[in-house]
Amino acid sequence: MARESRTPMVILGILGMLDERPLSGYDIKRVIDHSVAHFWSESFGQIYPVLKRLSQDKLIRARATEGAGRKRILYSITPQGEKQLQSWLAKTPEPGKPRDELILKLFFGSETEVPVLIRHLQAQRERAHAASEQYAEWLKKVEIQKLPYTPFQVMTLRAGVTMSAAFVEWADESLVTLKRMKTGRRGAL
Amino acid sequence: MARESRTPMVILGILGMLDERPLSGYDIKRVIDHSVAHFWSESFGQIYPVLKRLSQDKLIRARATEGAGRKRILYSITPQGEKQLQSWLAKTPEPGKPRDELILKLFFGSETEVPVLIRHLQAQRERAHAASEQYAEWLKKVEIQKLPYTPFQVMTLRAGVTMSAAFVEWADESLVTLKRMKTGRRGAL
DNA sequence: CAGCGCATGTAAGATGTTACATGATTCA
DNA sequence: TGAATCATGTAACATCTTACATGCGCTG
Repeated sequence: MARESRTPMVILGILGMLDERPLSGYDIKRVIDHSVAHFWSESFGQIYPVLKRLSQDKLIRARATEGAGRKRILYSITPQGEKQLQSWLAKTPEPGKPRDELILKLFFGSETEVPVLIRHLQAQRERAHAASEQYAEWLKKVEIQKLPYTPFQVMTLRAGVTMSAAFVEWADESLVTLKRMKTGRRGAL
Repeated sequence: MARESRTPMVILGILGMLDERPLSGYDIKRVIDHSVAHFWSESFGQIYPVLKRLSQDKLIRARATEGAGRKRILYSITPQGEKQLQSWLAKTPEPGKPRDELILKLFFGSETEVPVLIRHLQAQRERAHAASEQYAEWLKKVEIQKLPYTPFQVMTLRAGVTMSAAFVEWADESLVTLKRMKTGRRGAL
């Protein structure tokens, strides 16, 4: 029995927070990509089957849109679903095994040339920097009430800012070291 | 075709760096757990089959220990293996989809009670703090030459320090906010 | 001699990704 | 009318974890 899947819980969570209006599988994917993308992701190949299973288990309720317009299946959470979600939220989250490819490649750095490492690090630094700015922008929008975030969601935003800023800081420092090594004489430290 | 597995590369990487002395599967697992544990992990159920496959592909060479003592199979990297490793190292690492269960639960925070969130966050904060100290200790040992780290490995150590310190910082800040919410009146911000 | 760490593996099953298939609607 | 987006799904496949099975050697 592998680890318990968290995909159903993400779906329940999203449906739980927005229980006013039901969402389609496509919507759910969009919500994930737009709001939790930086620390979570799901694929359609995962979402649709899980949606079906959750529906069978009565944790969510499915309703096909009727009348004209696009045909979609809209899902909303049931009381049982809420209960399930809450019991999952109460469990202490396991700090899932991290797998950071960049750090790994850096760790094996002596098996390549320094410019390669610089390239990798630079690219990720840029990515993190962009992420950091994105978070900051969202935070600003929240402050002027343009985004309806809960205080908890604001915290996750702050986490994003803090962590990516830290990464950028470390990357810049490391890039200096790497460039010094590249230009020659002695890999200081 | 799912993502290319990095397990073989981790093995090649470890064998590549320590090419003086060959390692057993058990050794490799130990090395992973002791040196890259904080940003990578592998299980035996993964290591042994991959070892067999790599051996068939001539990327590593297997030799059974002879004579008395424990029977082990020792692996070392081949020139082809080195080449493979280097070509993998040269590829830009994809920033693999992050999946952070703690942040996710926090994001859905309005679906639980605040004390639950405090418990989760506190636990992870402690873990991160311990990790941070562990890194710092290793760094110190490296400085007084008690650990033979390459400058690249030192960088990964610094990454560990920076990132976990940042996490602790954010966690402490967030804990204050959460506790203020718990004790009542207005969830500031 | 019992128990622990060493040591190698297999089997089952869940998790997850990618690619494909299909079709409707909207907009330029 | 053609492209992009909406929308739902399936199939194939790889990945990875957990649990189990097995046995040796060392140490108290």
